[in-house]
Amino acid sequence: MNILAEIKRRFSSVLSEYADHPAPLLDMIRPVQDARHGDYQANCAMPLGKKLGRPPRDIAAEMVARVDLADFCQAPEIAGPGFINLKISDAFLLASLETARRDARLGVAPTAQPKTYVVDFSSPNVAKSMHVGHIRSTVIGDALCRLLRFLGHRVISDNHLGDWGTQFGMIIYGYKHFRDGAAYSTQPVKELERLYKRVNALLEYHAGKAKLPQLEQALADKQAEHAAAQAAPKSDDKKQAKRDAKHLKDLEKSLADLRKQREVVQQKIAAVEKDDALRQDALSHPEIAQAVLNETAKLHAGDAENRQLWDEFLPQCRASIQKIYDLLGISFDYEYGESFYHGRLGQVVQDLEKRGLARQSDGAMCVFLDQFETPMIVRKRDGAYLYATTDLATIAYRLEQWRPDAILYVVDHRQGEHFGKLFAVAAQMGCENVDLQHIGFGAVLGEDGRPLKTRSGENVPLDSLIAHAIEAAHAEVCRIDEEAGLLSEEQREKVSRVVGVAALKYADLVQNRESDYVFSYEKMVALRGNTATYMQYAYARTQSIFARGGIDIESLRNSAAVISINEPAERALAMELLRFSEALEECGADYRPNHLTGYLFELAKQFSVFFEQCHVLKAETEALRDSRLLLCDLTGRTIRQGLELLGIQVVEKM
RNA sequence: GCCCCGGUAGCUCAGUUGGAUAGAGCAUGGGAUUUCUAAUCCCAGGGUCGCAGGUUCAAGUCCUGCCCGGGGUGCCA
Repeated sequence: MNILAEIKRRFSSVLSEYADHPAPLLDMIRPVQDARHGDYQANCAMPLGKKLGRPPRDIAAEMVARVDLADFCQAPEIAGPGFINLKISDAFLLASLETARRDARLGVAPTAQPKTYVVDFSSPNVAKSMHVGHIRSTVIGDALCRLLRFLGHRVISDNHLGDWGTQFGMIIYGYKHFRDGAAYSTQPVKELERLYKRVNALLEYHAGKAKLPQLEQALADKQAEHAAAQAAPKSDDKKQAKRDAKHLKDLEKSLADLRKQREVVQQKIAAVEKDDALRQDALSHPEIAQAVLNETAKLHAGDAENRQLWDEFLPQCRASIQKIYDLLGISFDYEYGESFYHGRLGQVVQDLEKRGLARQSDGAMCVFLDQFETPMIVRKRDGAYLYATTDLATIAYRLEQWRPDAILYVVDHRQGEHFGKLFAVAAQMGCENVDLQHIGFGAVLGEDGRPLKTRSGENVPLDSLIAHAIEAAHAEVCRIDEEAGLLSEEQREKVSRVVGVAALKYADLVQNRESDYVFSYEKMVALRGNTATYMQYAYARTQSIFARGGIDIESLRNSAAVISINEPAERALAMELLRFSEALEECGADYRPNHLTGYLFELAKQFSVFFEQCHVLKAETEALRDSRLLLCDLTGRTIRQGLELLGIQVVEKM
């Protein structure tokens, strides 16, 4: 049961006698921030006091007299300017624990208003290997699906694969010109990856060659501008002087920027030039950029040979991505990639035109929107469609196919403007009944505060990130188990895999998704503090008690044994256990899994205190021992369930 | 230029949409172990919540201005 919801329910009839719209007042009932004030607090007397011109404490007293809470709260206390402090009675606590203990859902009722959600997440380009840029969408999206499903909603997960763009033109071109037949027949995916990289290197080489003179020129211009600004006499006007100083600083920044750009371009050029084979390829394929576009265009136009190659490559590329999903334990209900919508794009543009929403501008088909300075382009000058077009077609299909109440896009927050435009256009096309939500998230940064890269400046591949995490976990598991000697080598490896992947996922989920976060191997290696490991450890300790005591916990759970509360640590643990459903609801309300990580950390901490202070197996009486065993059982199940909703597993021993 | 996001302890970050004395982890210092798993627990120090105004019973939270950082900004996704 959700205690908070119940308290609100009790208050609602009383509050409606004080205000026409009690909803905002009800929202002022919440868990206390400081345990000294009880368990829950109602803060509505203060604003009412102001509104009614009466002392808030009087109003609080009046409300307390009228609200019926006797069956589950101790006598409410009025404190400070008019806070109403509530403390849940032990009798009620115990009754709730009894319900939860026998319930597979731990007392969490499914929502009374189930909705249908489509969750769009992960969405990698299949031609490239997945890298650190995909981890947040994948991990957060998966957790949201699990959470919403558990809350009782219908959830459809859809991996909107990038399986149709230029990257396939690149592979096709590479296959036609550079393939190693033997390598392809034995290790096709590896060979395709090599071809992609080779073509990419050549593209970057030529682009760099073309861009370098412009860069040099821009750099020279900027330098001149900077010199002039520096030489200019200081203005007497204070404001002007300040503006000049800022201008100078901006110039320095863009100079540094340009230098960095030049360095990157030079590196790409050097990479090709220092490799004889690559240099030869670069010389004999001067028009590769156009050629790749042509291959892409041919594929899109239905060219038989390219289409056949695509049919051949796609499953292999997809299979290599699957390895990552398998490691992470992630799956999807549907995978309608970009290619799926290819045939529908023309219709989308026609529709927009027919409705008078889109018009030609500089040769491109554009939708202009009042709220945005730049238009949404749905067809390029050269006739090609863009991802905005695909996204519109995708919305139309999803509405038709699943009639969702909401579509969640778990995508990097830098694409906020794109989604702003997309949703605005969708609304104009008559999609008012669906709640379109961009679930944005921040960047993964390295310890230098810049986006995480390898030493050579590449995106960090996801498989190496996972391997690192598991390796780090393995080192830690071995170090700790050296003394304890609980685990066989096989078990150590299993534990390392579970703990390593959990550490990686948790590091992402514990963060408020909207902010950037600094990724640190060191922190992950530590596996201490607010980490998944801490929760997994707490879980293992619950199971270890059962094993040590030779307890058949399932039969105890269904026996007549009862839970009792004697020590403060028991009460704190019990109270925390009953807040599970509140935490889940918070996650569902703003699509932020970090509410749940925070809850689980609190729960695990309370359990650790309980574990220290309340010996289970050596309890004074059998009844007390059974009661504590049941508390351990509920704690273990809640941790396991909570972690599962985050896509994280537990182990029985670690 | 315009738009969006951020600035909270030495570091990494929470802060339940305006509530009581601003929290956690790490790091630092001290303490607890014949252990139901010490991957643990307890205690301590550490803050101009970027700056300045405003709104009100109450502001880290809302409004205005400014400073600093990041991101986006018509034919990539």
